[in-house]
Amino acid sequence: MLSDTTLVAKAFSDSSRVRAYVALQTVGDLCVCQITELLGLATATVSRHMSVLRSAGLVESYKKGRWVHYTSIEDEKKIPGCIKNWICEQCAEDPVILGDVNRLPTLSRCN
Amino acid sequence: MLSDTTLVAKAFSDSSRVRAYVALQTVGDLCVCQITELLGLATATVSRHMSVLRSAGLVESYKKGRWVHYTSIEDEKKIPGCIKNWICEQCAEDPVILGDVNRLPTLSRCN
DNA sequence: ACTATATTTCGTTATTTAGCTAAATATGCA
DNA sequence: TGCATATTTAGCTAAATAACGAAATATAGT
Repeated sequence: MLSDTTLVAKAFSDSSRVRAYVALQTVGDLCVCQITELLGLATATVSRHMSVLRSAGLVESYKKGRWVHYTSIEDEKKIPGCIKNWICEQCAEDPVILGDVNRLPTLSRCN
Repeated sequence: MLSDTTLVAKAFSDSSRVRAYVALQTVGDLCVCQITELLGLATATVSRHMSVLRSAGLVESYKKGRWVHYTSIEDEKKIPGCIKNWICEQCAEDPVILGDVNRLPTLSRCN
C-alpha cells in the first residue's frame, strides 16, 4: 500500500533513526539505554524514535527484565535485503556513522 | 552519506510524491500540467513536490517550449532498481495508485 | 512589443514532528 | 511492600513542511 511505503520512508527520513537502524544492522541487538548512549539524546526521544521504526516494521523489540531490546529483522518480507544494504552502504563512509560504529563496542552493557 | 539517505527518504515520505514517482516509472515522461491533473493539487504545490523529487535525484527534468517535463531515471547510480521495484510493487494494488494508472492514458496532451 | 499560457517563487497558514522535562508505568530486588 | 532503575506517555515549544493564492518569470505566437 501507498501508506506502507510512506510509513517506511518517514521512518528513514530522520538521521537519528537511520543511525539507530544502521547500528542495529551492524550488531543485531541493542537496548534502549545503549541506543540512547549512542545517539546522545533524551531517553524519551529515543524511545519515540524506536517506536517509529518498529511501527514501520523495520525493527523488532522484546522485553528482558527492565530493559527493552531492539533487534534487526532477518526476514525479507518487510524490507528486501537490497534496501537494507543500500542504506548501510550509502551511510558507510559518513563520519557520523563511522563514529557510531567505532563507539558500538564501547557502549555500556545492560544485564 | 547519511544526508543523502534521509533526502531520498523524505522525498518518498509524502504520498503525492510517491504517486508522481510511480506515474513516471509507469509512463516515463510527464509534464507538470499532466501531473497536476493527475494529483488534483494546485500547480504551485505540484511544482514544489517535483523539485523535491528532483533534488533527491529521483527524477530528471527538461524544458520543452513552455512546458517542463519530468522523466524517470534509467541509471542505477542514484537509486538501485530493486528500490524502484519495491516501491512500485508495494503500491501496485493501492486503490489510489490503481486509479492513477487507469487515468494516465486519459491525461490531456501537452504539445 | 503584447498577450496568453506554463511554471516557479513568495508569503501565509495549518499541520506534523523532533526535542525536551515531568509524570506515569513496568520490572527486579531487598 | 517499598525502592531503584528502565522505558513509555503526556504536555509543551520550536522547527519543518504541505497546502493555497498571488506575484514573478519564461516562452510561444500574433
